[in-house]
Amino acid sequence: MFSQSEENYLKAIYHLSLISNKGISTNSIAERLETKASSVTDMIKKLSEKEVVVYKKYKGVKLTDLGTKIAANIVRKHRLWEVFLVDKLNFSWDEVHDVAEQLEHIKSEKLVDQIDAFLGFPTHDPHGDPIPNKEGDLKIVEKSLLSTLSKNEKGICIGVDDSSSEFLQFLDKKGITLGKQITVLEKEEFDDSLSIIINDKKMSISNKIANNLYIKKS
Amino acid sequence: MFSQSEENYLKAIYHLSLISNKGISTNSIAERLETKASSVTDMIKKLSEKEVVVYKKYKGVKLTDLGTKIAANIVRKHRLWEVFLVDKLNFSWDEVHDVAEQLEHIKSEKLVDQIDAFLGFPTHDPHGDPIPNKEGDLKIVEKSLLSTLSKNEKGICIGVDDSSSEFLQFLDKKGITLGKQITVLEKEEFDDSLSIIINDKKMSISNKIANNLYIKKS
DNA sequence: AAATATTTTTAGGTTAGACTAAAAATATTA
DNA sequence: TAATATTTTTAGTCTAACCTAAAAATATTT
Ligand SMILES: [Mn+2]
Ligand SMILES: [Mn+2]
Ligand SMILES: [Mn+2]
Ligand SMILES: [Mn+2]
Repeated sequence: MFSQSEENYLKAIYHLSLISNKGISTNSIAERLETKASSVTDMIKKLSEKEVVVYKKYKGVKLTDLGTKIAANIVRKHRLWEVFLVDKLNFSWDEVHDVAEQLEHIKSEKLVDQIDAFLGFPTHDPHGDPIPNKEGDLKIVEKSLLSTLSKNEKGICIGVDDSSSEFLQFLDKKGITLGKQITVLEKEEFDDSLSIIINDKKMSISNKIANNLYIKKS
Repeated sequence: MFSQSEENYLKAIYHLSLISNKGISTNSIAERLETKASSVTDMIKKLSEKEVVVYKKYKGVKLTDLGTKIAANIVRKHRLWEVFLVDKLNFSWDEVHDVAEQLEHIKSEKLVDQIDAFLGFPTHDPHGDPIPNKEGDLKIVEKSLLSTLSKNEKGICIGVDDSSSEFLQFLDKKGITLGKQITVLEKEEFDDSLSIIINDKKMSISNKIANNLYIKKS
């Protein structure tokens, strides 16, 4: 059995591994968990003892198959709970993350299975992130940052990179939600801002926004 | 903010206070939480610092108004989650307690309010225990142990004292569930066992069972 | 009221998980 | 390559929440 803290470390390493697939550095874990590198080293040793990570001093850390499965299961729970909160309890997508951070640690396999069924076996969470299946696998969907689209390309908004409540609320205000079609009308050389059409309305989008919005090209 | 452990102590004291209304003894808390008396003394001092209990050395402990409110809120969450598990996720009444022990510590006022509404503002949990309202009040319902009924008295089964899964499963097997009518046909002097009618069927009930089943006389 | 038993507190330890500061290893730059 | 910078580890503390053993207070018997 893993403590809440151990689970958070596993999850952090899991997320960092999706980008780099090299050994995950002590510092990057520390930064993600808002803790100190020395604390990370301590914990890594413990996780290594428990055979959920492989650790070589100064060389970073990697999840074992077991570690990956455990981490994916926590992410699965996190995302299922987020769907539950939005679909069943009228939370908005910018309110769910902190509660899901707590709920993801509840230990009950039956609970997860039943929530999954109750929600109709959702494949994605409210932020467009895929929900791992019981075995821990998740299918990667082809997605591009809005900022990478060229003039006259279009696609469907399918996810966010930054899912802070500030960003999500900003998107709400602009009428940008998942599933909406976006067409790029113009790309400004000067500041990399975009002129787009969404909801049959033309609007200007800064590069910072376009760098945090995922599009499925169509 | 209170830690999980602090919350468990408050809840234990709250439950013990419903019976005795005198100072709650160190030993009784230790027994309920399956910990040692010395640990209880430590924690009591901390809770006293935080002004949720009043503590006089050797004289036991009492919840303050604040402490009572906090404890009642944890009980409220516990019981709401139990209703959720049974009503929405097809758990049976003997499976919910351990999961609710975890869920009761999730911190989100909105979550509790929404679950409450989602469940239709239930007044009782699956074991017949009343759910405190937002202010922490709960209405006490007149109830009698089955063992206190005399020959030819009858009533509705409205709760259990022991809610261990063994006992609950035993009741299931016997067809005894909340809401059922029970009529006492005979009371044996010898072993205090009862002959009762439930579901139009006559059956014999041991004193141990009759001592753990609450009836609303009718 | 003494003697005895029980309960409660105190004193002193342990462990998990954090921290700071300093040492050691690795990476970068000159 | 040598000097410098950065990253990582080690060493030593701290706190929350537990523990055991012994001392102190209270309760119960004789
Ligand atoms: Mn989230
Ligand atoms: Mn999410
Ligand atoms: Mn319960
Ligand atoms: Mn209950």
